[in-house]
Amino acid sequence: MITQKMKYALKALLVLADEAVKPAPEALTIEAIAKRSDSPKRFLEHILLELRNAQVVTSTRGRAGGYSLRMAPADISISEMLRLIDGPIAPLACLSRRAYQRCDDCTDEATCRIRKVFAEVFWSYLLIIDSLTLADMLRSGEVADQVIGKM
Amino acid sequence: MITQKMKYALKALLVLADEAVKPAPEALTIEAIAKRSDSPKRFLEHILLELRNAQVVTSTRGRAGGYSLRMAPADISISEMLRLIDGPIAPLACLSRRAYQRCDDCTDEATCRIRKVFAEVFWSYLLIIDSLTLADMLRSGEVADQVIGKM
DNA sequence: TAAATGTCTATAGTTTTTATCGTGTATAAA
DNA sequence: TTTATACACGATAAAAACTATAGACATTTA
Repeated sequence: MITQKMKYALKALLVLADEAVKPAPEALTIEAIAKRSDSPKRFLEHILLELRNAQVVTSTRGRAGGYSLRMAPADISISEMLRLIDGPIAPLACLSRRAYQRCDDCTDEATCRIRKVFAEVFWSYLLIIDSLTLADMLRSGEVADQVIGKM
Repeated sequence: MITQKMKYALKALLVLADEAVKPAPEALTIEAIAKRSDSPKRFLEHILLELRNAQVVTSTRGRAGGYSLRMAPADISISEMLRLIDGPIAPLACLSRRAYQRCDDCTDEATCRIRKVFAEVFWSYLLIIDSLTLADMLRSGEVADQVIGKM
């Protein structure tokens, strides 16, 4: 399950992306983003700060300040946002490349049957999620419609 | 990330499965399973109880009592175990069939862009994980080896 | 300089995770 | 029938993660 924080982050990014495609895009204040995304303002503040530190959005201070996208939606990877906000996406720490951690009790990683089976799953999962960007969320998503229909 | 509890559950199931294929399988006590799987005994107790209530394992009380697999490894689905121990595996509650919950702030599920993109990912993910069973973990896992090699 | 706005650190309530403990119940052997 | 062994089940609790909120400060522009 993705966290509420991640939902707020994605909603905020969608608000910023929607603004970015307008003829005369303006920087949006935290307050405005909070309102449009229906997120708690003071919480969103922290989220936007993280996105800013990750170079995903830019901010300008003072009067008429606010936030706007820094990267093109097609360059904002969903999996990167997940890693940034929710932490590692690997099912096991010992399968994460960036947040690798050996299991305390692990005697032999190479033969661990739990690791093996989840490596298999994770590999396929990464292939999919690593290919998704904010741009895919902006499109109306015909594929997703079909998927939901099947479920 | 799967929880520590789920790791213990899988380890315990592997211990029970390894016992089940022996020429003269015996019921294993919680203590024995805890030792072989390197899990905290009193915690494992609750996990085994859940597995028992889910008809995955059987238990016999009293002297010479203990636990053993009730289902064949090929019939023990990894994703079902995940659902049992860790809860819903859908990335969003509104995408879970068994633990469906509408988002508090959701105005229109059909057009929610977050839901759509994760539905797409989840659909593919389910396809993979739903096909895996404990039997796949028992096999040495040549496919997984290749996967890990690529990572 | 005043008003608007972002920055940053601290704090705190709630929930989830990860256990542990005590006691009760069932079984089989002595 | 007693006793040893083992599972059953509910209560409790420490630690971590999640979800915020608050206050003080810095920056910009009118």
